[in-house]
Amino acid sequence: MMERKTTKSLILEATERLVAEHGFESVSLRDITNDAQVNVAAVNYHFGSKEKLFEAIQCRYIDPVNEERLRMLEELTGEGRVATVREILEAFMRPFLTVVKGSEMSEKLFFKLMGRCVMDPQGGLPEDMVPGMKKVAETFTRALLAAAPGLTTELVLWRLHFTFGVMAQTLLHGDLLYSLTDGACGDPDPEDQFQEMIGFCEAGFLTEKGTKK
Amino acid sequence: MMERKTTKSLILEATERLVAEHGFESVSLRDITNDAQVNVAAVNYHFGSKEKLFEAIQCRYIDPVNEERLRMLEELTGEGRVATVREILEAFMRPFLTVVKGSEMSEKLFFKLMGRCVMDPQGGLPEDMVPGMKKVAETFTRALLAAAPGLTTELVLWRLHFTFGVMAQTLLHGDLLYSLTDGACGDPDPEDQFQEMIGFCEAGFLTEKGTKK
DNA sequence: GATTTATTCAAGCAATCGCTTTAATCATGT
DNA sequence: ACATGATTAAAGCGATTGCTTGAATAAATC
Repeated sequence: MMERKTTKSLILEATERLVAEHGFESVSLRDITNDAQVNVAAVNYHFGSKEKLFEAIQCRYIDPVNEERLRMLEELTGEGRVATVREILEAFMRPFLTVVKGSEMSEKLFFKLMGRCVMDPQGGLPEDMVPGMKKVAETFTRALLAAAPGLTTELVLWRLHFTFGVMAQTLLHGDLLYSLTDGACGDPDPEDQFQEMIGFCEAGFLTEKGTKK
Repeated sequence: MMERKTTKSLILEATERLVAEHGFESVSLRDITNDAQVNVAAVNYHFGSKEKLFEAIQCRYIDPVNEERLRMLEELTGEGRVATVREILEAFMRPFLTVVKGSEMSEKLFFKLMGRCVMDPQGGLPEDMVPGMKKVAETFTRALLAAAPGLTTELVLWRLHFTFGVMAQTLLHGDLLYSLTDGACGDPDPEDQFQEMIGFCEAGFLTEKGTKK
């Protein structure tokens, strides 16, 4: 049969590729349509505007990631159960691995794209993504507070903030270390990376050094 | 006397302000010259090109930060001394606080500008900054390896990478938590922020959970 | 004061930006 | 075969991009 891909999906895939590599701000409509081998007008026909195309890109995978996060956390804390900090952090980060497996993108490209989405939200998050993000932030903050009762809300927020930085850095520049050290830092197997990341953040969460006074 | 500022410094300051707020990619020559109240041609006259102006912006404070980092580390590890992980992390991060004190910028603006420099290096780091950055990376990796002899080089590199993420996130979005929670996470006093950051990363560095096998 | 150098200015260059228009092409149902 | 709606294509719109030009001005040197 050899079904030809639709123009719409060609545009989406080209945009994902280019944004992952160069960031939202650096990609023009012509860059996209040249890469996708389609006419410039097709973008505005199928998506309305460049901005709406970018919003579609951001929602396409972030929404599933957030849903999977809440599903995993519910599994951990449902019916009054109390999860460990490590389990909660796992529920926060693993969805990136789960969702990429269900897509047809390479892991490296997918991680970079996700990194762009959380770091350069292209003029703030898309409006209809905000409630989902707030839900995730609130739910995970509450769960972490229960898992580490020695911490104040303030401290949990700060450390979740730091965890976010570790995650964004690894998503965006996870391949940097490998290329920068000519492979000296070992193979960047995503599963290993995530375990290291979670271990690092778990320790940061559980320390009491920071709680001065 | 009321000395009027030079055109060159007006351009530098306007660029710092705009880049800190919107990022390198989003700032145009006209944005800069309008904000600085100078003629468009002045940029090319004094800096040669937009790209060279951006390079000047990046070097202006990153170079002093790197020098202060090496100075602090030398003070800790000179003459065969062995520093603690916490001391080394402090030497890695505090220079941002030290350098901003010597400048006439506000801390918030300065931190955002530094965050932009380490996250969107505008087409790679300026060529003449690379040796300095490499020196810092190598020196700190060696010091950390000596401070935590239980860790492999690979693990130190990964965790330095994570630490970098925590730092970049805090520099760029340090004010986000405050505004996002309507002040619920406490005043973002820079000194407190840095202590929390260092405590988080120190714990991450010292944990042995990650060292599987 | 005259000459030279350094700096600022208004104007405009070609290239690219996001987007629209109008017409051609395709697919579908009758 | 024809009509209808969906999609694609070429051309061009006004605005903005980084940068240059040539003349006017300011500062420095003789």
